[in-house]
Amino acid sequence: MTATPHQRSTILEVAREAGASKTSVSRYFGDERERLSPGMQTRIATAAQRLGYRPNQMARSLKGGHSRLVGMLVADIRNPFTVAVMHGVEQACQAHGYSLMVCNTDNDAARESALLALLASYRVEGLIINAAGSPDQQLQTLVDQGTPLVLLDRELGRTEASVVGLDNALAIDMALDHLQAQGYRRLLYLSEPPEQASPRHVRLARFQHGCEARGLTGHAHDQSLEDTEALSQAIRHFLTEGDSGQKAVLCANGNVTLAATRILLASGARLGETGLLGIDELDWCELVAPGISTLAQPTDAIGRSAVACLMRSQDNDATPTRHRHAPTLIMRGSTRNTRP
Amino acid sequence: MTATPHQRSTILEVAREAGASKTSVSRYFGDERERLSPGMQTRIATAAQRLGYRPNQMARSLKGGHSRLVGMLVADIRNPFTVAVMHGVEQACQAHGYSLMVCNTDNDAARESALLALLASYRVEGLIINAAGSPDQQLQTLVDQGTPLVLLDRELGRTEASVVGLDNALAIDMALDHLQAQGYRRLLYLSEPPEQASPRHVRLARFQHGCEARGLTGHAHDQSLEDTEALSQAIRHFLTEGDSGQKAVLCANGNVTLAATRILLASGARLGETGLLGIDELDWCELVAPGISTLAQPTDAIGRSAVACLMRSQDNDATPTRHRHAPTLIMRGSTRNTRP
DNA sequence: GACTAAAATGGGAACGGTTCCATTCATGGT
DNA sequence: ACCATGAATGGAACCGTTCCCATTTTAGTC
Repeated sequence: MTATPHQRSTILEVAREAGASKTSVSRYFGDERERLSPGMQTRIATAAQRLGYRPNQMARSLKGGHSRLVGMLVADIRNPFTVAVMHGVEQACQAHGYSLMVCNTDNDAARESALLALLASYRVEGLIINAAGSPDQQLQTLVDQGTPLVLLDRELGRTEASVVGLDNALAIDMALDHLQAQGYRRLLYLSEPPEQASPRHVRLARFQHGCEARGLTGHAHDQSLEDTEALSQAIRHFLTEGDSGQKAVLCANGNVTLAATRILLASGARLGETGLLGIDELDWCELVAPGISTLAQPTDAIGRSAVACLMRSQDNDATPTRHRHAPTLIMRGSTRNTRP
Repeated sequence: MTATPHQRSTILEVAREAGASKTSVSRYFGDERERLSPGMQTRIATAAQRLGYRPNQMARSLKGGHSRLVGMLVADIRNPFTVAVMHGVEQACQAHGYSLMVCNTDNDAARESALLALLASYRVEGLIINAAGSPDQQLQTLVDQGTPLVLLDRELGRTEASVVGLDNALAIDMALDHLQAQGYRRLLYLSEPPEQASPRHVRLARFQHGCEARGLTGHAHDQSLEDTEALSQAIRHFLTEGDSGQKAVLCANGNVTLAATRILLASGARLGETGLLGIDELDWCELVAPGISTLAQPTDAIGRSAVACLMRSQDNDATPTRHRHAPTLIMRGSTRNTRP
C-alpha cells in the first residue's frame, strides 16, 4: 500500500478547500494580500499549507507576461572571471526577485545562436551576454521585441544595448604606469584571438599608443591558448630577443595569465626579474613563486551593475548606458623588479 | 518616425499568415512536423520566418506539463569543483533538450529553502542539489510531488533520491596508499565543517580505520576556512608536534587545499618534505612550487551522470541509484618525498 | 466512379493562473 | 429610512499553447 504521490495542487483546489474563489487565492499569493479580510487570509493560508500549494510560475508568466527570469549567456562557464561576475549577477537577481537561467556556449557560435533562441522562448525579461560570436542580427531582433540587453565587455555595432565591463583604457594605462615605474622597458601584451572586436581594439590601441608616449617598446601577440607550442615560442622569442632592457609580460585575462605563467616557469624565467602582470585576479596568484601581480576586476560590482542596467531599461526605455569599472592593482613579486 | 517594435507574434498570427490552423503550426513546431504535407510545411516555415515567431515556452509548459527545465542548487557557485560539475550538467542537459536554472545559496540555509521553493514553482522536471542545509522535509515533499532528485555528494536520510559523487572510500584509500608508499607516516586530514553528514563520516571513518590498518598515525581536523588563524595554528601544531616521522597533509577539497597551501608556504614548509595531497584538481596545482599532488575528480562525468539519473528516473520511476566515481591520482612534487 | 482506409487539417476545450468588472454587504451622512 | 461609498468577494474572459476529436482531402481498390 504505497502512499499515493498526491498531485501538485492547483489554485482551484486551494480555493475549494478554503471555501473561497480562485480570485481570492490569487490575490493572496499575488501582491494584494492586504485587500483580503483577516479571516479569509488565514483560511487560505491553512488550506494552502495543508495542500502544499505553490503557484505555478509558468501559468503566472503566461497570463501576466512576467517570466521573472533573467538569462545569461556565457562563452566559458569555467572561466573564473565569468563565474565571479555570474555570482554578482545572481545575487542582484535574487535581490530583485528574479531568477537566473545560465547558458554556456563553450565558445561555439552555433550553440550560441540556439541558446539565444531558447532564452527568448522562455521570454526572459533581460539578457546578459558574455560571448563572442553573437550574431548581431539576432540580438537586434531580441531588442526590437523588447528584451533589455546588457553586453559584458563587448560592444555591439549599431545595436542599442548597454555595455558593462572593465574600463579598458584605464586598465592598460594603470598597467603601463606600473610596469614603467618598476623599470620595465620592453613589454609583451598577450591576448586571446576571439576577443571581441571593440574592447580588443581599445586595449591594443591604448597599449601601442601608451608605450610610445612613455618611450617603451611594446609588442602585442594574439594567440589561441590551444596552441601551447606557438605561444611558448612567442614568449621564448620575446625573452631572448633584443637588448638588455628589462622585460615584462602583460596578460589580457586570467586564462592567458595561467598559460603564460606555465610557460615562463617552464622556461626557467625568474618572475620579477622578468615582469608579469595579469588582468583578472585569481585565487592562486599569491601562491606562485614571488606572487603574481594583477589588475583585479570588481567582478561582483560588474555583475550587479549589469542587472541594474536591465532593471532600469525595463522601467523607462532609457537609452543604453555604458559602465566602465576601474580595476585595482594588486602588486606582488612578479612586478617587483629585482634590478630596476 | 520610429519603427514600431513589432510585438512578439503568436501561433495564431503565424497560422493566419500561413493560411493554416494553429493546430498545424503547433504540429510544425512540435515533433509532428512530418505529419504535415510538404506544401504546408514550407508555408508555415516562411510565415514563421517573416514574423520572427518563436513558440512561447511558458505556454507550452503550462499545457503540456513539460517545463524542459532542470534546476541546480549549489552552495557555492565560486567553487571550481562546483563549476566543473555544472559544466558537465549543462552539457548533458543541452544534449537532452533541457535548460538549466542555476541557483546559488552562498551557504545560506534560509536562501536554500527559498530557492528550492522557487525552483519548484517553475516546475523543474529534475533537481540537482549540491548544498548543505537542505531541509529533508522540503526535499521529501518535492519527491512526493514527482520531481526527480539527484544529490551531489550528499546522502539524504530516508529520502528516495539518487546520489552521485566521488567514491569516498576509494579516494581515501588511494590517498593513504599513495602517502604511505611515499614514506609519510603521520597524516593530518583537513576538512571543512559544513560537510554533509554522510560522506563526511564515510571519509573520516575510512581515514581513521585506514591509518590504523596501515600503521600510520592519523589526525583529523575540521575547520571553517573563515578562521584562518585557527587553521594556521592547527597546521603549525601538526608540523612541530611529535617525533621524526614524515608528515603529510591531506585536504578534503579544493578550498581546503588552497587555504592549507597558503599556510604551509607562509610557515616556510617545503612541499614534498612535508607532504601535501589535495582532493580536487585545480588549474594552479602544477604551478605552485614543486607542484601539488591531487586526486582529481571526474567532474564532467559526475555532472553527466547526475543528469542521466534524472532522465532515467522520470522514465520509469526506477528506484534511486548510487553512482560513485573513482578519482585519478595526479602525482606532483608535493608528495615526492625527499627523504623517504 | 463508388467506397474505404489513410492522410492531412481544423475546431475547441483545457492547462493554471491574473485581472477586469460586477455583485454583495456593512457603513455613515443627511 | 435612503442612497452614496467603499471594502470584500466572486464570475468569467483571456494569456499562448497542446491535444483530442471531427472533418475534409487524397489515394487505393474493385
